[in-house]
Amino acid sequence: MGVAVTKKPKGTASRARILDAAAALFRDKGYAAVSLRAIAAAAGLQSGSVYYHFGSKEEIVTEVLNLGIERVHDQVSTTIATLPVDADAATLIKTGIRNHLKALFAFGAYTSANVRIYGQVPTSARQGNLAVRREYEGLWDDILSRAQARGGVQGGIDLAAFRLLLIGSLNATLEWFDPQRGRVEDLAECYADILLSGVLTHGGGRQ
Amino acid sequence: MGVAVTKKPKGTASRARILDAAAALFRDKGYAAVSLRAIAAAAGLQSGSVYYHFGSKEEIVTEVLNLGIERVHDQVSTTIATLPVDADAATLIKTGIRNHLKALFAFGAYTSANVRIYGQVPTSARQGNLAVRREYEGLWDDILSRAQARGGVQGGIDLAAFRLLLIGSLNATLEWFDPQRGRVEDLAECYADILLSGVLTHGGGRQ
DNA sequence: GTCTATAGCTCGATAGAC
DNA sequence: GTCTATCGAGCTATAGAC
Repeated sequence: MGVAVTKKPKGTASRARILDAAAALFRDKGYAAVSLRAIAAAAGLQSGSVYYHFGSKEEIVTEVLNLGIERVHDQVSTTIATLPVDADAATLIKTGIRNHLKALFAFGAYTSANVRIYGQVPTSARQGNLAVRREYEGLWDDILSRAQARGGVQGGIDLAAFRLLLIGSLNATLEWFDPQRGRVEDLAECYADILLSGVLTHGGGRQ
Repeated sequence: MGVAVTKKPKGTASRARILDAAAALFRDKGYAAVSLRAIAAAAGLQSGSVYYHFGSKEEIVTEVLNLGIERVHDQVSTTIATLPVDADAATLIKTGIRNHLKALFAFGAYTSANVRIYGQVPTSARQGNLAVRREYEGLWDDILSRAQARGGVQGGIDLAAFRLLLIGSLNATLEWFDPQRGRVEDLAECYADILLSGVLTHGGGRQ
């Protein structure tokens, strides 16, 4: 679970353990309920030692928030890039859904922490996360407008609203889906089917 | 905004103000970050006075959580009950979506607080909210199985998964939709269209 | 029903030894 | 790079006056 490993020489082992511990605790208890002493203990350190690696609790949470989105962004953009240039709308969107969900559960502590605590961290930490958020939204806007340009998405669909519906419903799976009890691929298939084709029988559709 | 008013003689004006203040603060900052002093101040009281009305901070948050769900449950079940007994699948689901969203934003402080802080309140408060949560899930299961029994919902759809997708995507609108800048009815129409019929053009559907 | 005052605790952050 | 020790602040909850 050493999720926070990067190539930057900056990253000592303790630093990564602090981030991993903080992400898991923030996910479980929220931002304010987690003390620096608790983070330090979970990382195997005394509280004073944490300040060698980070300037403040706020600095830790900012990095946790950013890693949570960057992991998902990388996974989705990488897999979309491997698709043939003429991939159809369903393939594009399905690939995005499957890999968003895969990354969500593969880096669960960071991604869950992001979804759960973003609204309650100090303003500066929220602002420090805005850029990567917008970048990820932009990635999805590209995917969806490519799908619509292929002619596979109905012209009347509001793509921004669909993106919000889609990402909102995918992120909400963090609250109930247990990857130990079901395959993420199956979840992705089920969600993609509903989002792409709806739930109505084919006669009773659009009114 | 006196949302917490009930008919119970128990409800003094101060008690309702405490609940309203607590709901708004919990929504904005999370559970642990909100002090009893802050709740008291927002309700126009000193912190000691709060303990005349509630035994603890935990007791306050439990009531906020329950009110958040009960308001939505009441709105949805009442409006579903006014439909003709032979209402079709699209009407049933659309009515549920519209009224869930309406209640979400009409009682915004309580419903947002519930969605945001449920995962981080003390265990006993979470357990005190479980019964009303399950009841609301049951209401939706009834709506969806009625719709499927009418023949309007595809047989292959996993109704439990659809309910989680649907409620997850609706609740996520609390994070971005501003009822001052758009009509909730329009949002409901847009979401219902996508969830009922999907986004693909009619040729490129199910594979 | 609301007030003031405070006990007992935990918090984020710092200082300085090793 | 990690430790111990601690400062000052803020927290929940209680006690007792009015």
